[in-house]
Amino acid sequence: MSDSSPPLELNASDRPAPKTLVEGAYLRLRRDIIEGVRQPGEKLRVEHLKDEYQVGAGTLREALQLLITDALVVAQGQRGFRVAPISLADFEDITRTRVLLETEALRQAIALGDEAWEADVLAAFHRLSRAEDKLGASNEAREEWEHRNRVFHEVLIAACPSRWIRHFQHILYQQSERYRRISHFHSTIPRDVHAEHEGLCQAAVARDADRACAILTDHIQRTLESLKGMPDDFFDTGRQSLPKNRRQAA
Amino acid sequence: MSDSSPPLELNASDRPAPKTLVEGAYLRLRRDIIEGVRQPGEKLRVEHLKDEYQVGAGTLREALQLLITDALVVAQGQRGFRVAPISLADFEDITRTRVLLETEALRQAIALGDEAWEADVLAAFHRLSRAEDKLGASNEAREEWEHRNRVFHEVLIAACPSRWIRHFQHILYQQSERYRRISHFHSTIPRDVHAEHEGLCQAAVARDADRACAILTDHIQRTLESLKGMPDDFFDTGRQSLPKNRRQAA
DNA sequence: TTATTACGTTTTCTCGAGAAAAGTGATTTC
DNA sequence: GAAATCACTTTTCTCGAGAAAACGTAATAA
Repeated sequence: MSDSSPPLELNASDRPAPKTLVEGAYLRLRRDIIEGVRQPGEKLRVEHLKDEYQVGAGTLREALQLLITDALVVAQGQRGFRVAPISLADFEDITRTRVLLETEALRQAIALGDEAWEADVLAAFHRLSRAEDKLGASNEAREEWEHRNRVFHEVLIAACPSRWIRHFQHILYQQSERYRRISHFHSTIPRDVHAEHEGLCQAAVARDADRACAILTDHIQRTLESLKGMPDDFFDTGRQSLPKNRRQAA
Repeated sequence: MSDSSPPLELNASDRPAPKTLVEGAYLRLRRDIIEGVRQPGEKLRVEHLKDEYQVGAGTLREALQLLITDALVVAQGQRGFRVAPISLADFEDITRTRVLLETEALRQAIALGDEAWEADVLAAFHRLSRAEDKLGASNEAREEWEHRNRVFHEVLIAACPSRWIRHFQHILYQQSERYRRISHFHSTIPRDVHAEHEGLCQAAVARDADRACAILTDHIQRTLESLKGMPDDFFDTGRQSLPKNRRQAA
């Protein structure tokens, strides 16, 4: 539970204007990592980054510590920080765990959500659909779609009363998004994501938990499938700034 | 996930000697929070704590940021840090989520664990049993028991291949431990925990997943039950350092 | 009395410089 | 030629002081 507050990290819809420089650097850095600007495994040198993000060294260090919360950055003893590496095995793990948590959350949301929740789901789906139309053109359009996609998935399980499940879901979604974005440059435009979202939306408001969960599971796993078609050396991107190429087992 | 390394935060058995002052302060502070030395909701003033833990202000701030990872500390905009508050609702949530994750992990561990895993489980159970004998006497004995209890639960699911489930389990276990320790001053010595552990251990090595999960679920939920018997104002401890006593609704 | 405003104090946040460690490359030795 | 040693450079880590914000108190006005 990153920051605090009862609503638990739902700063999705609007930017609440970072109250502190640390938070500002944290948000920008997180965005860059998720978008792939900072590549997996890349070394994060404080001296360089403090200039780029226009903050002091100490401030940037604190932002990096915060990013460990999201498992987007790893710290190693006295050897500085790195962008968390990626691997197919890790993404399989993320996918599985996400299905486990998100279907459970969806079940509870369907069981407990009130009419306001139904309305929110429909509204989020509508906004997402609109963003799909404008997709493909500018880069900002894609940003907007990504944002609304996240909101849609968050709203779906917003009626789930478990703060912890929602917290973990948030972390895993971020991870998924990173994989999806990084792979996006290689793959073609998504399959019929719209239909999946639509079915999910309908099943949810119809209170058909089994069907909704089935669709959701399929939806999440499809992303994994499309990533399996990546070139073999796709996950080696992070190797770029590793300690030279220490000869690997002569 | 928290620190780094493939084995994913399994620094349970031995202290790997903190490589950095930040890590040292982090570990000590975490211990104090889990043990209840720092009460829930308590204000964490950097100026005071830096003397107590003998580190600089910046260093302590970084340690606090790290503790947000474990959801043991919350930060509020420009109003400093606090020990994460507790509530019965939160503990119910923790318990539920823990059951969900830990049973799944246990199932996978039972399905995939090899003979070395079986041996580890038996060994951990044995060590835990020994610690139970010496329990009640010194405070250190209880510390040792707590430690071995954690190791036992971690080893049980160590054969689960999902790093993410284990990571989340680790966070939730810490939370549970905090609740359990805080409530320990009020409640009597545990019920027949030994029998529960024993059944769990036997079912696990016998590869009886259903029985093991049933016992585990029961085991986790019992702690919740015993906490429900706490005095009503038990969860108000955190109120101590809140913004004076702002008159609450005339 | 109650609400508002202004001031002073405390706390938090931020920054740059110094100490410690790791990494790098050249030299020496077997 | 390969391994080990040593000095040098880069990077990380740590600290204390200054700037900014929040908090608490007291005085003023309705």
